[in-house]
Amino acid sequence: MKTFQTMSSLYAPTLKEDPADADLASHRLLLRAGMIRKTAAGLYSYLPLAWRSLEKIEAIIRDEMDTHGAQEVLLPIITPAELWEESGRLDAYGPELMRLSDRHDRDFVLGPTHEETMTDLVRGELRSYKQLPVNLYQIQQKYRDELRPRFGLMRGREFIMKDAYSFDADVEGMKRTFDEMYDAYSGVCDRCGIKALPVAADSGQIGGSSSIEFMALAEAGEASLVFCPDCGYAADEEAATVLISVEDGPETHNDELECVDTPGAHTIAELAALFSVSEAACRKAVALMDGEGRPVVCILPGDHELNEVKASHAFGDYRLMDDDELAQYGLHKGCMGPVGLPEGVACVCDISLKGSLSWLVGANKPECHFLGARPGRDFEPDSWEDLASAKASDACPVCGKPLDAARGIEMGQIFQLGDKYSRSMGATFLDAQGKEQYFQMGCYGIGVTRTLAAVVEQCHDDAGIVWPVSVAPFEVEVVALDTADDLVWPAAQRVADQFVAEGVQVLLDDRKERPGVKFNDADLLGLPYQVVLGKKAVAKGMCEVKDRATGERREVAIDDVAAEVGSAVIARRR
RNA sequence: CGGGUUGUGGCUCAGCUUGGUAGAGCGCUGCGUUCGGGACGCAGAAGUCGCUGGUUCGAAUCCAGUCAACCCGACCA
Repeated sequence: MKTFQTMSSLYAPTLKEDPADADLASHRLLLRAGMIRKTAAGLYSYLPLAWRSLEKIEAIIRDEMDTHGAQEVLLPIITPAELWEESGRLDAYGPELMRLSDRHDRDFVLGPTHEETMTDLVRGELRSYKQLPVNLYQIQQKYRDELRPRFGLMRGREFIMKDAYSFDADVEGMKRTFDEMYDAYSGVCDRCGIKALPVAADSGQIGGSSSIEFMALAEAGEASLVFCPDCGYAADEEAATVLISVEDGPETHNDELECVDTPGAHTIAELAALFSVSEAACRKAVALMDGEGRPVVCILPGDHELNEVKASHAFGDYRLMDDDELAQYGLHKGCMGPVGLPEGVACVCDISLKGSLSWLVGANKPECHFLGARPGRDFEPDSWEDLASAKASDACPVCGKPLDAARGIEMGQIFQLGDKYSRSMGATFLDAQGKEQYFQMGCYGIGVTRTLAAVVEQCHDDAGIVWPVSVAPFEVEVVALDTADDLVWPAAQRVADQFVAEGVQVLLDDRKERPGVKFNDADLLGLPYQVVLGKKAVAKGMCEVKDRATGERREVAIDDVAAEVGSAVIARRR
């Protein structure tokens, strides 16, 4: 028979004080509420309360995936290294991969993601276009040997992920599946009570043509994004292609190139101050070695940074020059520019600068800058590329209005992969004409444990967590204030039983603790409703109901409370 | 991997500068008084001072090495 959980027997050791090594609200509160414990850096144990919430998140994900045409499977976590060699990712993923070998010295990888394994599973089995599309997903632990695990569940070396892989006959089919997954992911965010924004994203290591990230908006988020309040355009800062408004530098006599001594002006801020112009009127130069080991100087609007993702698209596996290399190529830190670059050093300018005809730039000799430098006359860029990081105040590429900036937690990402993996791993089927074709694939990930962290990050106050009903570990906490009282204690048990009968998940605080301890723990655990039974109220046949989110309290008759609060709970489930 | 910081009962920390054999608060156990927002009294249990080596009559404290964790930067669900 179903019964209620008592606090006295629940394994949820709460902490009165903040743990020393937790800064983020989600990390701190999940530890304090006795939901998680750290086993080692980036490795967490999920205690009963956390596991209940995780299972609810998983149930929501399963429901959305199933209703949008996907099927659940479960693949091994340990995958043979050969599969990774085949796709070429053994080296590309590099030190991020957790590796191990068996007693025969065969190499294995703890899966960080499963494109290879899933493609291997279906190749040879799916042979005809008539069998397509197929979309398979699983929920399991993933392993990434992060450079720096941090923020509790936000970035672990082990985490729970839902990952799905779709196989379509053509690009149109792939796009249809992608749109289905977009809807599923929107549903997951919504039902978990998360305020999320889908943003255009870079495909990164996974690869493919088009990608969207689902960002849970939070100041503590690791990702920066820009969005247009007017038309709805939104993008990860890494991927945003925005319109940057560029200012010309100061005018010179007869519009000619003019060299000016600028002692002490080494930063853009100093340069702008010296000439009393905005930073946007200056030009920033960044020297790097491209993937082939060739020296490149990039020229950017003075008020923008080099975007590392865009730079790696343009220059491959590049890195910034160190001081020795700058000296070796005759470049001067703080005074670099496109005019008079040493022989062999390429010049690449940000696309936004095209059209500006008077540049304030470094002169490539110490303590000097040029005014009025004009592309085409004073120098010729080797190429124009999109290199600058987006920021608020840049203009929306769709409607031209100013963008806003925000921070987010990347809780999910969906990719159109095309034939990247099916081609490298030789996964084909026969089309209606009997011709061999590569699968058009997509892949779709949600960080389940990260979603839990994102919920807490968005839903908490000074006293503790404020769970949305849909993912709360329990829905109602019954607080028996005086367990020794011969009216209160039976009443509390009866109320808890009635909640069970209503189909509501209830936690009964039956501990022999003082009221203050129980109230504080109840707020810390943050279940949506608290039903408090105290001596005075119970004597009148009443109890107190507190809504954790609003803090609102009201008296309700003991006989009615389970039905009344129960129906409120059920209405708020999603 | 670079920069910064920290390792002392379960938790939060003091002690280290100036070596002398380990402390507080919370938590835990027992008894009593309390009982609607983290009570109080009394009595207890609990620590190889991260690890290894060195200096010294003597090291938590000084020196060297090493390991681990955390924070800031380069990766990602």
